[in-house]
This record gives sequence, structure tokens and C-alpha cells, in this order.
Amino acid sequence: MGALRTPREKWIQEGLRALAAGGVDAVRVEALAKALGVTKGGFYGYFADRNALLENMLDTWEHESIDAVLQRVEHVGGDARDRIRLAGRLTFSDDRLLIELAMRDWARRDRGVAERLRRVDNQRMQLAREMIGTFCSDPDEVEARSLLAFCLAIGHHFLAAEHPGRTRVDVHARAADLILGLPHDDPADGPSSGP
Amino acid sequence: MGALRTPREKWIQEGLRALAAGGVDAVRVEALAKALGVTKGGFYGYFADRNALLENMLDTWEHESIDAVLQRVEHVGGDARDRIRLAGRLTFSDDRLLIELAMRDWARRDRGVAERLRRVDNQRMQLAREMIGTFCSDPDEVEARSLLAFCLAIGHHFLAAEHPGRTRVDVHARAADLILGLPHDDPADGPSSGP
DNA sequence: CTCGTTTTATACGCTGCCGTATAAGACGAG
DNA sequence: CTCGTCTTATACGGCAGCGTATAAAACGAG
Repeated sequence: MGALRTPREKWIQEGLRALAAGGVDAVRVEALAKALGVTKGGFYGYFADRNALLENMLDTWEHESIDAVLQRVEHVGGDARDRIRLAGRLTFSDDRLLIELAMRDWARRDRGVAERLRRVDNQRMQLAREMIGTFCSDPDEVEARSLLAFCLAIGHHFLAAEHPGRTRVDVHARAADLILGLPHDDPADGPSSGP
Repeated sequence: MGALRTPREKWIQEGLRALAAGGVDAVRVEALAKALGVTKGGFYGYFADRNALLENMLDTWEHESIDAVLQRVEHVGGDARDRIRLAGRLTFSDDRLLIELAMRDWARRDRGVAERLRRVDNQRMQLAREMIGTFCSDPDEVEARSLLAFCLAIGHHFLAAEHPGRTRVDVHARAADLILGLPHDDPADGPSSGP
């Protein structure tokens, strides 16, 4: 048997890279081939057409998004607040983030993509509920805080505003503390410690 | 002089519609022409090329986004919390929302768009700061709550997760109350009224 | 009505992309 | 080395979109 010089996975991987960089419309067979240093000759041996590649990209992404992150968070110890922060860092790590954002935009125009995203988001949301439920007893408030956590994690990447005199990281951290119900001293009070 | 049968504004308007429906890549001269019931013949009398149309679309959007909303909110009375909710409803009203979301995705890939979005978002964020500042004294917390307000308003449109037993509207309202510092009775307590 | 101006339709060449067909090349078995 | 198989390159036809050029049509002034 001959060797697989540029196997299926390469195409999918490159497809996800193109998706992250330029959205679905940037996933073009001939462009991927050039990026891989080959021509599209071999492509149609693995995929019926461009759409089949897109489906495979979605399968790969859905699988990895759910499994890779959730398992790691479960096998780690620590306080619920630490674990939800870890989950956030894992699911929105640099290499996954751009794909994530492109998927969300894609999902607004394609029902199939929206369905997959719904499955992934529901799993993540459930994780958030469990974590937040450990320190918040009102179920309605747990749901609201979970929604906020998610919207903060995603939304701040779509937000272009600046924070004069502060860094986005600091503001984000403070916002996260608000969601997680962690108190801060009011600077109008004394230098430290509350009542 | 002959009459303008399909003036500049028509092309821009149709361009924004296409942007909302399918993203930047869906803004195609010939497609817009067909949607307007004409051919692209007249297009190049108004615009040097497709890119010129995109620039004009951005100008129009930036101008309307800032002026239309901010002025209306200022000329209205009422409590700060009501006004920030009105601002949210205006800037993310149905007709503007889809354009808004498409812009945010576009901005991630085009520095010029990102710059315009930054200007718009900074104005809106400033409004949020002023509103929230009326009932929150710690500047860091004002900033964090403003960020949360914005992320909630934008982010929940990118979120596919569901809320079993609740509606998104209810959860969103509860989350908004959290940001605005409005208390809710804990259902674990008695049927009503706190201490 | 006639004419000139303004606006639109039509036709063209060009590029980029899709999917197919076929030839060339790499690789391992024997 | 030779052969067959698996993989890739090349060539093709087709479609869609851009921007240009030119002809046709609408419209208002006189």
C-alpha cells in the first residue's frame, strides 16, 4: 500500500485553520491545497465535495470541544470557582478561540451548525450550573449567573471598547468575581477588612 | 437633469441588508443589483468599486449607530436603570441587531472595521458607565458592571444553549437585575418581604 | 418634439473556484 | 528490478463575480 502523504486529518486541520482566519467562506479547497503545499488532486479521494469537508470539520470540532475540556475539568480537584475558571481557560484557549468565534457566526446562518453548537453549549452550560450551584442556592439566580459567565467569556471577544486606565484583563477579572459572588472592599471604606 | 432611479442610498441600504443576512462575503454587486431589480450598470456611477460601497456602508452605520441611539436616550427622562435598558433595546433592536452582529464578526478580520467599531463601542460604553455610576460608587466595579452589561447584550445572541424550564427572556432579565444590583428574594426564605 | 444629459442594460474579458477525468509519480511486495 | 496500487499533478469545462466599455433608454429643458 502507498503511504498517505496528506491524510484526511491534514485537510480537516487546515480547514479549521482557514475557518478561524477568515470564516466559512474562506474554506476553499484549492486554497487549502496551496496552504498544504499540494494541489487539490488528492482532496476528492477523501471527501465527496467541499461540503463533506465542512461536515467533517464540524464533527471534529464538536467531539473535541466536548470531550477534551469536560474530561480535564472533572479529573482536576479544587474549589468550584477555580474549576469554572479552568473550564473557561480551556474552552477559550488561544488555539480554540478563533475557531469558536467563527463557529458562532457560522451558526447564525446554518441550521446544522447551530444544532451542533447548541449541543456543545448545553454541555458547557450544565458545567457552569453545577459549579455555580455549589455557592448559590436560588436556581433562578444560578441560571442567570451561568448565562452571565458564558456571555462574558464569549462576548468580551466581540467587544471593541476600551477601559481607560485599566486593562481588559483586570476588568474581566473583576467582572468574573461579580458573577462568582466574591466581595471586594469598597474603596470609600477604610484601607482594608470589612466589619 | 435625469432622475436618480436607484440612488446611492438604495445601494448602501441593500448592502447593509445583505451584510446582515450573510456577512461581508454576501455583499456582492450583482446580487444587490438583482435584489434592487436592476443590473449593476448604474452601480459604478456611484462607487469606484465594491470596496467603496463597503466603506460607505460603514460610514452610514457608524453615524447612525452613535447619533440615533445616544440622542434619543438623552432626551428621555426616567431612572438610570430604565435608561440603560432603553439604550440596550434601541442599539440592539431587531433591525439593527443583525447588522451589529455581522459587523462584529467582520471587525475581527479587518482593521478598519475594528477601528470604527471601537469608536462606536466606546461611546456606548461611556453611556453605560454613566448610568451604572448613578447607583454604584466604586469605579472599578462600575467598569466591571458596564462590561458585563455589554457582554450580556451582545453575547447572548451568540449563545446557543437552552434554559430548561425557563425562557431566555426571563433568564436575561434576571441577569440584567444582577448587573444592575437589584435584589431578589431568596425562595428559601419566607413567601415575601425581606427583614 | 428634439436634443443633450443622466441613468441603466448588455456584452465582454478576466479571475477564482468547483468537481471530474486522466496521466504521472511514489511506494511496497515479490 | 518490476509491477500493481495508492496518491498526487495537470488539464478541462462550467459557473459566478468583478470592473470596463458601449449602446440603449428615460427624462427634462428649450
